[in-house]
Amino acid sequence: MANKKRITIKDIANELNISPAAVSKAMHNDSRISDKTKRAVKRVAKELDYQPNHLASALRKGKSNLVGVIVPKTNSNFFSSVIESMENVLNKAGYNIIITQSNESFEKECKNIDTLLFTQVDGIIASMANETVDLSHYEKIKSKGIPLVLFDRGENDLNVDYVGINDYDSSHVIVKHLVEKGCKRIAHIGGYRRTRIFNNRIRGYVDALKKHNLPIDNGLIIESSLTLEDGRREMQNLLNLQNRPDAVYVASDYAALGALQVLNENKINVPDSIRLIGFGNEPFTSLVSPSITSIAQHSKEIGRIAAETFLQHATKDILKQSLNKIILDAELIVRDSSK
Amino acid sequence: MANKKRITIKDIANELNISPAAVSKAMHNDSRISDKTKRAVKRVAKELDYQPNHLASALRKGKSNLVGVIVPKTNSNFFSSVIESMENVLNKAGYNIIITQSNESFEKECKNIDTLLFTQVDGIIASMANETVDLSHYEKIKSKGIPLVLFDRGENDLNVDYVGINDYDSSHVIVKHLVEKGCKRIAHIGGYRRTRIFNNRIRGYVDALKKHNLPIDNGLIIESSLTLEDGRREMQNLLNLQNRPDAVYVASDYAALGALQVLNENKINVPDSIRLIGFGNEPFTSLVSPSITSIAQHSKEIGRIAAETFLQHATKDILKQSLNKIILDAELIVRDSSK
DNA sequence: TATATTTGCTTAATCGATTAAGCAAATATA
DNA sequence: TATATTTGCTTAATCGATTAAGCAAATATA
Repeated sequence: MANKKRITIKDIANELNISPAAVSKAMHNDSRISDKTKRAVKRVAKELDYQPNHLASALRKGKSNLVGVIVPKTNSNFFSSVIESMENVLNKAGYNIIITQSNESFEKECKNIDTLLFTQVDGIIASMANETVDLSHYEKIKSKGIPLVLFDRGENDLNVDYVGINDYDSSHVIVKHLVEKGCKRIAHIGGYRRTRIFNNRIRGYVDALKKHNLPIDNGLIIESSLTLEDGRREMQNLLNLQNRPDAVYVASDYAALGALQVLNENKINVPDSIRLIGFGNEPFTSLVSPSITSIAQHSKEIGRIAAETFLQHATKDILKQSLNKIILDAELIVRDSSK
Repeated sequence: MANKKRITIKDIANELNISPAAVSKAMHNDSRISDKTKRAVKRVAKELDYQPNHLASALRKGKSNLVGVIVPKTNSNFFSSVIESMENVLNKAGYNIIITQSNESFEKECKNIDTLLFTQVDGIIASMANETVDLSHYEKIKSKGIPLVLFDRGENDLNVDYVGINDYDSSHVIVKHLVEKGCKRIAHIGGYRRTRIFNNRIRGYVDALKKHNLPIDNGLIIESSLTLEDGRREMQNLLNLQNRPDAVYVASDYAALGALQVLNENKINVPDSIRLIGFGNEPFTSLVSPSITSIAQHSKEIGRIAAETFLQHATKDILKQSLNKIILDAELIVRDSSK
C-alpha cells in the first residue's frame, strides 16, 4: 500500500534532537523559542512534508475548526452563492465548512444538526427548511454553547444572530412599483406565515396596499410552499377568479416561474394583461421570456456577514457578545414581466 | 456560559464503578461484556446524554469518518442531486461529507484538496473544474493512500475509480435523433477536448455524422467553457455563417439556454428553422420556451455509485481492490426544441 | 477431581499535539 | 559581585476513546 507512515512532530524532534514540545512551539512561533530553532524546525518540517494532525490538535484544543452549514438545498443560486462567500471568509480564518442539505424536510434538518454536533463543529450557520416550525433542535445547539447564526429563513425568537434582507420593505418596494405601473388588483402568492420572512413579506404587502389606498382582498393572498408546482396551481386558481388580478407578486422565483408558465400557456400577455414579480433574483429570471422582475438578495453579502458573525463568537470572549440582527436592504431588479 | 462540561465515558464509568474501557466496549457491543453491563452502560449514557467525542475516536482509530466532495459548483441541479444521493449512502455508513466548490477554478480546486487532506478526510469524491489540466494534485491524494473516486468530469488516465455516463454514445443518440428529424447540417457547441467527457462527446458527434454519411465541417465544431455567455456568443457566430446549421447540439444546458436566447431574439423558429439539443437535463430545460431537448444524466445513480465505490475502498482491504469504471447509459429527453 | 477454556472485566499504553510547570544557562540589574 | 530576570528549552500531563495484554472468577471438559 502506498500509505507511508505519517510524519509527526516527534519525527521532526528526533531529527533535530529537541523535544516534541519545542517543535510544537516553534511551529506556532512561540516567543520563547529561538529564531534559530524555529528556522530549523520549519526547514525539517518542509523537508519531511510534515502535515499537522488536525484531529490531535482539535482534540487537545477542544475545537475542530469546522463550521456546519445547513441550507434547504444547494441547487439555488442564492444558497450556493451564500455558501461560496462564507467559505471565502471562513477559510481565511482557518475554518472549513461542512455543508448539509435539509431538502426542506424538518426531519432531515434535525438529523443534520445531530450529525454536525457529533462531528464537533465549532459553530453552525443555518437557513431553515420550509417545514420547520418546532425550534427545539436549534435550542439544543444553543444549550450546548455552540455559536449559532441564522440567515435568510431564520428570523425568529430564538435570540440568536440573524442575517437577512428586509422582507417587509421589499414588499413595499414591489407594491409601489406595481402601483406606479397602474396596477389596482395585486395578488400575492406567498410562503407560509409561520416562517417569519414570509410573514414579513405578507405584512409588507398588506401595509403597502393600505398605504396606496388599495382594498385588501383575502382571496388574493395565498400561502404555499412556493415550489414551481405551487406557482402553477395558484396562478391557475387566480385565473379562474371572476375578477382576475392585474398583477401577481410571488414570494419566490421558482413559484413565479410556474406562474409565468401558466400565463404563457393561457396566452395571457405579460406584462400587459398581468404583471408578474418574483423574489430572489435567480439567474433564470433573466433567461425566461418574458424575463421576470425580481428582488436581489445580496447573497454574497449575507454569506460574508453570517461568516463574520460566527467568527466574532468564536474569537471574542462570551462576555463581550451582543446579539446581531443584520437586515440588508434588498433591490428590485425590473425586467420585462412588469415593464 | 451555557456550556456544561462534556460527558465522557469516564463519567459513565464512575457512575457504574467500572472502568472506562468496559464502557467503551459495552457501547460497541463487545462480546466479552455481559448483557447486564451493556444495558447498564447504555441506560446511564442516555441518562447523562452522552455524546461520544468524535475527535478522540477518530484520532485513536486513525480515521475521521469524513469524506470530502469537490464539485465545480453546487448550484446546478445535477451536482446538488449527486451530492444528495451520496450523502444518503454515506450517512447510512456512518460517514459525513464535506462539500467544497472549485468554482471551475484550478487554483481553488488545489486549495480544496489541500484543505480536505488537512481535515483528514477518509476519502475524496470529485468532479473536476473546467480549467483543470494538470492532475498532480490528484496524484498527491493517491500517493497518500487516500481513496479517490471521480465522477462526471473526471475520466482520465489517473487510474482511479470513475463513475459517469456514456458521453460517446449520448452523442450518437443525439445525432440519430436529429437526422431522423431531417437535419443535415448539425453544429456542435462543445467543451474543451482536454476534458475527457467533452472529447468523448465530440468524438461521438463526429463518428455519428460519419455513420449517417454526413460531411464533417470543422467550422461547426466549437470548443468553449460552455457557460451561458459562451452559448450566446457561439450561437451568434453560427448565425453569422453563410451556410447556417439546421441543428445545434450543445454539450451543456446552460450554453444551450444561451443559444436559445439568441435564437429567440433573432426570431428564428426553434425547432422549425434550427433544432436545438442541450445536455444535462437541468430543470430549466423544461421551463423555457420552447422547452429544450436534453440528455438525462442519472444524477442520483451517479451519486449512489460513487459513494458505494468509496465505501468499497474504505471497508475492503487493499488487496481485494479492483478498479471500477462505471459508465451509465444516458437518456434523451425529447422536448419542443427538437420536435 | 484436575485441568482447560470461557467470561467479564481491569490495567496500561496509545493516537499526536498542546501546554502548564519547571529548570538551567544566559543576561540584566542593583 | 550578588541577585533578579529572561531565554530557551524539557518534562510530564492532558484532550477522550480505543485496544492489546492480562488476570481472576466462572464454567466446561476430560
